[in-house]
Amino acid sequence: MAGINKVILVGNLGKDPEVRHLENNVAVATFSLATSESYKDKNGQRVDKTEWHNIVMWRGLAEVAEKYLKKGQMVYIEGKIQTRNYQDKDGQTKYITEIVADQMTMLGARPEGGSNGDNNQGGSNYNKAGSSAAAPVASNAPKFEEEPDDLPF
Amino acid sequence: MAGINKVILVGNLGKDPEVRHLENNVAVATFSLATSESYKDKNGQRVDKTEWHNIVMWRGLAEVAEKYLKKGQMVYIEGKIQTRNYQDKDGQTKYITEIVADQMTMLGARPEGGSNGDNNQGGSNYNKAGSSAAAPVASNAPKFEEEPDDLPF
Amino acid sequence: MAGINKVILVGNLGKDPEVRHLENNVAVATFSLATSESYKDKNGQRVDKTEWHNIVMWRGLAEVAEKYLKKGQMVYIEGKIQTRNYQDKDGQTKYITEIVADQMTMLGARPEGGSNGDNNQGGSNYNKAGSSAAAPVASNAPKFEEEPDDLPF
Amino acid sequence: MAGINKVILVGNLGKDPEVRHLENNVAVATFSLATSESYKDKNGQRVDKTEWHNIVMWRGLAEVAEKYLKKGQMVYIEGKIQTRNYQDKDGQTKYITEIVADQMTMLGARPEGGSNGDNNQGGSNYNKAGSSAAAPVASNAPKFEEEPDDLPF
DNA sequence: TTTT
DNA sequence: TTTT
Repeated sequence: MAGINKVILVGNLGKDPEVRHLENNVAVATFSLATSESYKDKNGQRVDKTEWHNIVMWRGLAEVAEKYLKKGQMVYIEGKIQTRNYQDKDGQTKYITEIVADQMTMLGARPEGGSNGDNNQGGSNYNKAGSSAAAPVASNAPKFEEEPDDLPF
Repeated sequence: MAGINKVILVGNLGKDPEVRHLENNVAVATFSLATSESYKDKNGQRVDKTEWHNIVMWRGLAEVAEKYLKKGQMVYIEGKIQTRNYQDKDGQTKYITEIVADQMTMLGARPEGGSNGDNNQGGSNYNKAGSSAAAPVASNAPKFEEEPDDLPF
Repeated sequence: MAGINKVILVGNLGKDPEVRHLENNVAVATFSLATSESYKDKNGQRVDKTEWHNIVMWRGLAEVAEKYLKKGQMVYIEGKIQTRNYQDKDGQTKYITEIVADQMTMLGARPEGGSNGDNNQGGSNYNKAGSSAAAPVASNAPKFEEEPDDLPF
Repeated sequence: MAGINKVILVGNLGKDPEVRHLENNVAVATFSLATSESYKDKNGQRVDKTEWHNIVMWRGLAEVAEKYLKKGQMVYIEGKIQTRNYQDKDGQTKYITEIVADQMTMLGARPEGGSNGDNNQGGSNYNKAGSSAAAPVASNAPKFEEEPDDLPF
């Protein structure tokens, strides 16, 4: 019964997150994340290969994504792999594998300007965002510090 | 260009691995791995949820899988997520997400008997396997020890 | 400001955990964990090497450790590296590096007999423990399930 | 005997790496890496906490460090925890815990200017470095691509 | 669809 | 000793 299902990704958002708010007020953010890898093939040619991941964030993490994540942003993501199936419009069963994130940290410079078609007057606003969002964010985290000052060991 | 795509799983094999040897003598092993999770739902009911992962191993790691891995065995696996597409028999494009393993460690007791329909007289043989397979195995690893005896720092 | 500090260990407890309860009713568990590695040296000799880690658990996780973890038990642990310093009895500054765990999963068979010198009258008790402790345990986790039934994407 | 000892860090170099070349021509690089964490304490005050890690790299990875890593650079590092002891000048046994890296990826912008006291005429040179160093680098990796073109499954 |  |  014991099991571990853990994914660690560092990559860039392909687009701004899509965020929905369910009836019960729960937020869900989805976006795709590119992890690029560069290696030499058998002929010594450098090859770039990009893998795209479907990321899903819930609740607080989704709200952080909505506020701070933009197309191009580099992030560290931790989560688990999950495969769902659904019926497509032709009644065919389709499978989709997603990474349900439970931790996210913004890395590196934020992308300039934000997404295409975005009026984004919020540039200055955006800077405020960036400065506070550098801390890791966990999905359900009552993040007070755990350790008392005096260690008894 | 920078990217990290890392998966860490601890789970049990759903079946014995299927191993194929390509023309160029390269071995490929595939199997599915269950990672089980147990949590309490909103009503306080304990729920068990199992996620199945498609594992792919290449070359040396595939050969180790062929020799030592059996249905039920608990393993630690490290690798990366990869999504391929192919045309199914109706010409439909299908996507499949797999974990391409690059490290594997056998954990815990070996399953008894091996797979169903297996004549498996090799019980004693199996013990030899188990005892040596406890070390981690990497896919292309020239595993000599790296560190000289005298550390200059 | 961005940073990731993550440790993943699978190993066996060297002893039963030591658990203390601070004045403020906070529990702290400490124990050492062995992670063993087996490799071939330059002469092709198999060498076993064991690394010992100082594990620290707080609050709920410490209480789980107190109840369920025993010398010899195999566990998966996730946490972060932390180095503290303190003055030893001679006034010398000493440094100690510890793994502050935030997730733990019991793996494999529970050890027989329990701790040293223990004749283990608690065997039956112990089985109850083992059966429920197979789920992962997180340090501050309000572990209700996050996902609503209808996925809007 | 089975064990996993894995560390994943994302942080910034506190100084340029120190690199030594042993008699047998093996390179060793050492540096300290800061992983910073930002959280709210019980009073709601934002607190920044930095953990310093002693990183050790061997052989090819050390040579990459020597060429490309500079004070301030953000890197992803994967490796294992190792504790050594040695006698200090007073004959006291001291323990030091280090992270022996086996993978490294440079993340984000390279720091400007390079190391302290360095007037860094090598700026353009540096750019060449940065552009090729974005790929992940493993310690003993014969990095040819593993997968043949036709997948038999 | 990202990034360097 | 780093970074934002």
